[in-house]
Amino acid sequence: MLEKLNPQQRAAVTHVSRPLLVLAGAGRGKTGVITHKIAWLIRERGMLPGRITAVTFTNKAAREMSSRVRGMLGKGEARGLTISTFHTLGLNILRKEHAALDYKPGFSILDQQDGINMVRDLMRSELSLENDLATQVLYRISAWKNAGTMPGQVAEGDADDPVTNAARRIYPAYERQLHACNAVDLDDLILKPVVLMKQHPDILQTWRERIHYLLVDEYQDTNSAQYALVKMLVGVRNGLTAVGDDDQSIYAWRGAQVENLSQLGRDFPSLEVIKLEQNYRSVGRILKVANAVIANNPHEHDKKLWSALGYGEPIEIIEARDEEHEAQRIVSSLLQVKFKSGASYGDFAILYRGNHQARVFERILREHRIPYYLSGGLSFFDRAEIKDVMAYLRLVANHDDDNAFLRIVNTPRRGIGPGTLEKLGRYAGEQGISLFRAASHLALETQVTGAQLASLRQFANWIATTAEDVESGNIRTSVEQLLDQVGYYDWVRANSEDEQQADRRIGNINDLIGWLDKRGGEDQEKTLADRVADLVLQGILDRSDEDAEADQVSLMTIHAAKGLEFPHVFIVGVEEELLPHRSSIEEDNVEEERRLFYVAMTRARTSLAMSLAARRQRYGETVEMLPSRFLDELPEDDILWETANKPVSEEKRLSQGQAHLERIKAMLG
DNA sequence: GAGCGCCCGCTTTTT
DNA sequence: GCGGGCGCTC
Repeated sequence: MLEKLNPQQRAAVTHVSRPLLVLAGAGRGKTGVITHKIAWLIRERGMLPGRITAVTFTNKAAREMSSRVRGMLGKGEARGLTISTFHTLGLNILRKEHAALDYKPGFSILDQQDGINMVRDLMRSELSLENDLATQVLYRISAWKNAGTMPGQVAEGDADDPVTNAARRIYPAYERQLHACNAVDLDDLILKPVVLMKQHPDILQTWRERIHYLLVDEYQDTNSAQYALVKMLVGVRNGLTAVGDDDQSIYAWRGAQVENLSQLGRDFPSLEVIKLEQNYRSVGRILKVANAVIANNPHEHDKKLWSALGYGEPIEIIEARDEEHEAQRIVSSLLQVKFKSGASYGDFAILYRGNHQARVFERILREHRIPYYLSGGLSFFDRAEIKDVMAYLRLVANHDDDNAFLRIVNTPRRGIGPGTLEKLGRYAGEQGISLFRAASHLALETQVTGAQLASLRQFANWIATTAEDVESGNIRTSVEQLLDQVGYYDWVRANSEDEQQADRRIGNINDLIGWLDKRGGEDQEKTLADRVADLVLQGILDRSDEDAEADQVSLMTIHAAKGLEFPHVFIVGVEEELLPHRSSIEEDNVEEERRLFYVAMTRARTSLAMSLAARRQRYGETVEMLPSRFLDELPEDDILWETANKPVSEEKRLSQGQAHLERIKAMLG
């Protein structure tokens, strides 16, 4: 099992007596250490898989790790093993321990948009504050939660900007409202378990018994709350392996603390540190260039580097007139590489700073019938019909979810407007109950009458009946019946531009329901609430299950690409104010952008190219762009500028580009 | 109570 | 240049 590892990796895998930190640059087999270690603990040390937990930051990384481990072990050998994101681990803890926090089973998880809406409402109703700051206020609250700061602990004084002031006043109300709705937000999934275990040593003990060995990937990206959770779960047993790289810290904006790397040595005095120095991923030139760039950031130690792979081709830099031209040239270059090297589409990734950059690439790729996989971006869960159905599901699972109630109580239209809702809200407030329960209350008759009352009653009845159906029967049928009853399918048809759009939306809904149902196959005992929570954390309905094998070009942000690797990588939009991003320049945080650029470059195994456009559309107008400062940091000998400044007319250039693409495609057959 | 249209702010990055 | 919130009108 260990024969494929080098001595350093082998030491990291077999070191279990004390806590271990594995430090290494990109592509040096850190994740391999985790996967091998899990397999080794189970097979060689006889540890029960159920006692091992590994955490990562993204669902994709968790899935990838899980399949690698299961590939190493025999069938059934990994039963009970937990490999999940931090947030899913937190969710599992809350599912078991919700009672100790005075939460009811089936609690909802609010996504960011729900949270913003809640904050906006609170600012309006509770404090009659300007509510156009709701987004920023929630971000501030989120930062407090990530730092482990409770409502009562927010420091008075220092910052007195409007956002901080509003956030300080809203935070307690927001917490009360969440609790009243039997709901938590994403940050609570980490913070609440920490608080819980601090207050209840017995619960902490239970979890320490459950988790004998904890492995943490991308440790440099943990925030304070996540670190507190790790520290508590590990306790005195010392069963911890953390792997990280300070040069890949790219989540400071959401509270990640690189300092957690050095903090580990202080909190665990017996900590062992192992450094991995051989790169297994990239050819020498890519390593050299990436290290030359990252050397511009301050470092405590310079990293040694060496690659057993060849040196590789120069890094191509492609200049373009605008974003459309950029996409054309990238696609043309991609086809050339594919032709020359015999690579398949799945060997390519196009990486960018912001999701909006994907649009034009999608269009050009589609024009050329090149299959692509788009990661992130316009989330499936951002679609109106999906949010509506999710709200129905949430309310069925958790009758106290006022957010969900408000979204769908009048969707489709059933004559319940602001006036009625105000009365209902007032009544619910007086009684100290949720909107749904108020709607079912007999005494509501004193406030709401006539058609509105009947409408509310019927709505409440539908939800309640479905909740009963779901308990006893088939989820798919119950949900479909509910949507049919409330007239949701008809409403979608009536409100779509054309039949195609209507079909697509209903198809989306069917996908969602099918996904809920399929989960049933794996975990029969999972309740509707469990399944809905899983969906919220999934973020997007990932098609990766079905077509992970499909041969397609990957389109994703650099952030999303972390932890992945591709033979051929294109980094696009390498311009000032885009990479490094404008806001980072303003906040004087170019170092994190440089790390981001480093992460992007080190995704590549054999070939790397970058592109930049001279101008670009921004907010609907054309803006002149300048080459990124990072391009000046690349060693000259290793790069090849592909300028396109021949004095050719625009039309001619476009048609030439087109003809070029056609020729390549013809060659490819 | 519902529907339409204007206007604003927005683009970092994710669970 | 688009989506969402908000206000105006019927």
